[in-house]
Formats: sequence, C-alpha cells, structure tokens
Amino acid sequence: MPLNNKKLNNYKSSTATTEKYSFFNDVHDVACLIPKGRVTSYGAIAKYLGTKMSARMVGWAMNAAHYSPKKIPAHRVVNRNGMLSGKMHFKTPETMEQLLLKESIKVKEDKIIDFEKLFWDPLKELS
DNA sequence: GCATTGACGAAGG
DNA sequence: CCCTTCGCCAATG
Repeated sequence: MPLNNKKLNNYKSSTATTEKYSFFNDVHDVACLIPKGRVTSYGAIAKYLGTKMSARMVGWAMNAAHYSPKKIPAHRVVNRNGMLSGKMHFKTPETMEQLLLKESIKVKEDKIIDFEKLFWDPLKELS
C-alpha cells in the first residue's frame, strides 16, 4: 500500500474532482483497512499518516469520503473518546450506530462500549 | 484574499 | 473533573 511514511506537508493541493489527494486518499485507504468489528480514531489515522496534529483533516477527509464513489467504512472511525461524533453526517443519525451494531460493536449513549478493547491502531497493526 | 468553520485532540485553568 | 483555548489545515463564504 502506498501509505508508508509519506510526508503530507507538501502534498499537491489539487481539486477533489480531478486529481487525487494524497491525504484524503490515504485516509480512505486506512479506513478501508480497518478490520470488521474494530474501530479507530481520527487522531490515530492522522498520526499514522504523519500529520498527528491534524486530526481535523481526517474528519474532513471522511466528509469527502462520503462524497466519494468508493465505499468507506467511516462508521469505524470515531473520536478519541469512542463517541460517534460523526453520526449526524450519515444518511440518518442512526445509520452509523446501526452499522456498528451489525459488526457486533455495542454502542450506548453514542459511545462505543469497550472502545479501548476494540481500538485498532494503524501504527501498531500495520506499521 | 481575509475570516470563519469543522466527523479532532492536547494542554491549561 | 469540566470548560476554554489553541493548533492544524483545507474548504467555503
């Protein structure tokens, strides 16, 4: 996979529709690599990509992912608290929770139960 | 082209 | 322990 340790500091800022963002593309790839039944955080992905401080961009990438034809399991990505902060960005607010539930991930009060146990760190798992 | 806004996160009060 | 501030950076007004 083209993820390696590429620095995203100077990735070409191109147009979403025409060229591929290295950043968004990588985020999408990582998201697709998340095993079923596991979850990760925006920060973990950002860290893996080298932009640890820019977790917000990961969230933004997810937003772009939604708009992408590719299917991104964005429901497996939550914030560092394990809360479904992005549920409102799905078709319906309950979609994210339903998808997680289908993967045996229990959610209560918008929070993933045993989040630490289900947490999947790309840095640790992929390297 | 400056100002505002995020599906975040760490640090400070 | 809860709340506020700040940093990060692309997209949008």
